Amino acid sequence: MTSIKDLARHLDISIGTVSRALNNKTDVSQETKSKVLKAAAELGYVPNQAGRSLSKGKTNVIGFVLETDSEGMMQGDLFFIRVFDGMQSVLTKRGLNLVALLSPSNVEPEAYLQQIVARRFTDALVLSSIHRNDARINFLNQQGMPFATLGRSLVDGGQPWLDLDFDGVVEDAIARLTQKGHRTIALALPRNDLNLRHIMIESYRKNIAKAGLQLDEDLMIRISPGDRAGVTLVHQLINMPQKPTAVIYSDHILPFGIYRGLADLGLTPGVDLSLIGVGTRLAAFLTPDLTYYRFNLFDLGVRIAEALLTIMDDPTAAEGRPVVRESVPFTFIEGQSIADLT
Amino acid sequence: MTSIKDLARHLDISIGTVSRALNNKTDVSQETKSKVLKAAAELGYVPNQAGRSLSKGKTNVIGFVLETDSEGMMQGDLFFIRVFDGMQSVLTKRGLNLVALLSPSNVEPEAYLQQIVARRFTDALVLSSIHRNDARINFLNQQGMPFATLGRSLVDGGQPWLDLDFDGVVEDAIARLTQKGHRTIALALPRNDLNLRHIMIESYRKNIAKAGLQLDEDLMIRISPGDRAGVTLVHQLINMPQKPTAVIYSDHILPFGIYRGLADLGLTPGVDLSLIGVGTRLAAFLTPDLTYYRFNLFDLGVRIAEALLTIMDDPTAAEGRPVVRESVPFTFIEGQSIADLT
DNA sequence: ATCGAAATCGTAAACGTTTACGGCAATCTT
DNA sequence: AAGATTGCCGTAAACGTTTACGATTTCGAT
Repeated sequence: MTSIKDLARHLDISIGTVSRALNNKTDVSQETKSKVLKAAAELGYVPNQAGRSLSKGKTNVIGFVLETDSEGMMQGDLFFIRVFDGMQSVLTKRGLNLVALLSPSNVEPEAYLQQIVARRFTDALVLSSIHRNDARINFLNQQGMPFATLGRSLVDGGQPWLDLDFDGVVEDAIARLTQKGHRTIALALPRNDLNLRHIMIESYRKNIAKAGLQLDEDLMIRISPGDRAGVTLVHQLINMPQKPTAVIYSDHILPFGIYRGLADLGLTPGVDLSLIGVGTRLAAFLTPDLTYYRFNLFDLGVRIAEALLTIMDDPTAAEGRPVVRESVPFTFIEGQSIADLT
Repeated sequence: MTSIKDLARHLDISIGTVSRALNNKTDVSQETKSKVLKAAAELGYVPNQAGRSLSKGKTNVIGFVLETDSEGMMQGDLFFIRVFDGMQSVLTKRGLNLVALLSPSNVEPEAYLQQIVARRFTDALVLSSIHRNDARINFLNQQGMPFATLGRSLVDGGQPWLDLDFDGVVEDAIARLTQKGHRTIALALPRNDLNLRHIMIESYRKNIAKAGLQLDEDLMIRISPGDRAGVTLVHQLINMPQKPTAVIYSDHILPFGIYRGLADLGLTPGVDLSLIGVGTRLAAFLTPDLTYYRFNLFDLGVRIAEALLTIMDDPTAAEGRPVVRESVPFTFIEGQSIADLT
């Protein structure tokens, strides 16, 4: 590998000048600048990260922290790539490297995060799978590691966050369902303890009341673990005293299980049970067509990266600083999975 | 952050001794070792990666290089997490950090790889999405970067590789199909230029001949891009002069499209068209049950990591050194997607 | 008591980069 | 023309760690 020292010797100028030339600093003539750039290209010089990190105290690496749940994170799988790509598209322009980090399944996520922070492996982090009381937020704050979160939490770390508008999903879903005559609407809740679950519960309570319906706590069902969650859910719903006519969910895999569960009983989605929830492109494969909400995940990545950059550029951490905190909107995809009961 | 210097001052011993104590070297008494360890724990000392990298010339980081195809890599999505987890489970035991790297969609994968290698961001790499003539292999070899590949290539870099046994999948599938009386068997090929496609073609040719069937090149169909690949494929198959009774594939999403395409035409999988190929747990949601092959991806990650470690531990790159090069076996999952025509 | 070996530790250089500081020459000011 | 300014560059310290080398002490053996 050719180092800056080799470059300096080759050009017979000092190391300092080479460094300034490469970084396009002032205090170096235009002529030497171009000479240095030319030589650097010829010798295939690329700055060594470790050296630069040590000197600047910055690593130029941003970490995207993923969590695996006990299910092996099938849920997050399809989200990850798109968001990552979006983030990277803005970070590379700034010379920042994005890496995905995944806590080993045999290690506590908090312990893993501590390692990363302590060795100063990254300049900043983006956290996903945010919990209602996420201990990581305060931890990162007190460690002085800039970060943003995909999802909001009850604990406020002053960090920028972006959230998928699940609140709006539930609201819109209940509105659509009640308009089509549904009166007994179930809510399928994620099994893990993400804040998402509480957001859905609150939105459900609010909008059920708003629709003038009677709130039945039993209609909020936490889906069971495992691949057969959807199938199990169908059996649960079918056997309830007052059978729900519709179910709202946030898990994009769940409808596959529900379709399967219904098929096993000779029932038809959109007729015997209505479904609406969050979906990905996978939804296009269901018959009859699934009615669902979808999010622009690439855009989500772009925006969270931009939000992260603003707080990194302004390390003063001004108290009153406006910080990005938004729910990104969904788009509604019309299908045939909702029965019209009117 | 507390550095090794702080530790040394706090204990009133030299920096060098502290370092040797922390790294459990000889030449330091058991007594000071424990004193240092204790103080390190108290002060929350964690070695700085940049400093260590600079000194040792090693980063302790292993990169898992993912490729996105034009489809946004839905194909690889579900594979990624499991393999990553498997790799990490063995690498963390060695104090190595695993990160996932994804070339930006607006940057050439080769250029991205060059950056990573040139700045010595990682100690070693694992490449996925291997092409038939993968230029990255020779590049990494000449750069002296240790690596392993998930998938084999025509170009031999002497690196360890692990491959899903697609050859065996096609062989087994043809055997099962012909045993059930199928005579016109289509092969759905991946659209991208992965070596996988050629492996499937070769296995198909060989085993069609072995079964005493007439080879019809038209039966090897490259699936179209986009989400509706399966649907399109059904239409292609239906409209062929001699309609295939079965189709073999390697894309775990494809059967969803095929089921959908058949449903749209009022046809039934396993009756009007038989399917068999590679599947993931998603397959469990299809009705009627899909007949498929599945791989243990966590185990794949474990084994590729172990293979990588062996060549990293033995940097002499002995010519005759035995190197891991295996196809990992599949397990067969019986379903109802194959019609018995006998 | 002397010698050699072993155990233990400190010193300092090295890894590759950035940057504050000072020096020098050329140019500008009056 | 003297002084002030500017442009350009070299020097050297600093970042945090590892490690070769040498120095000192201890200990057992003769």
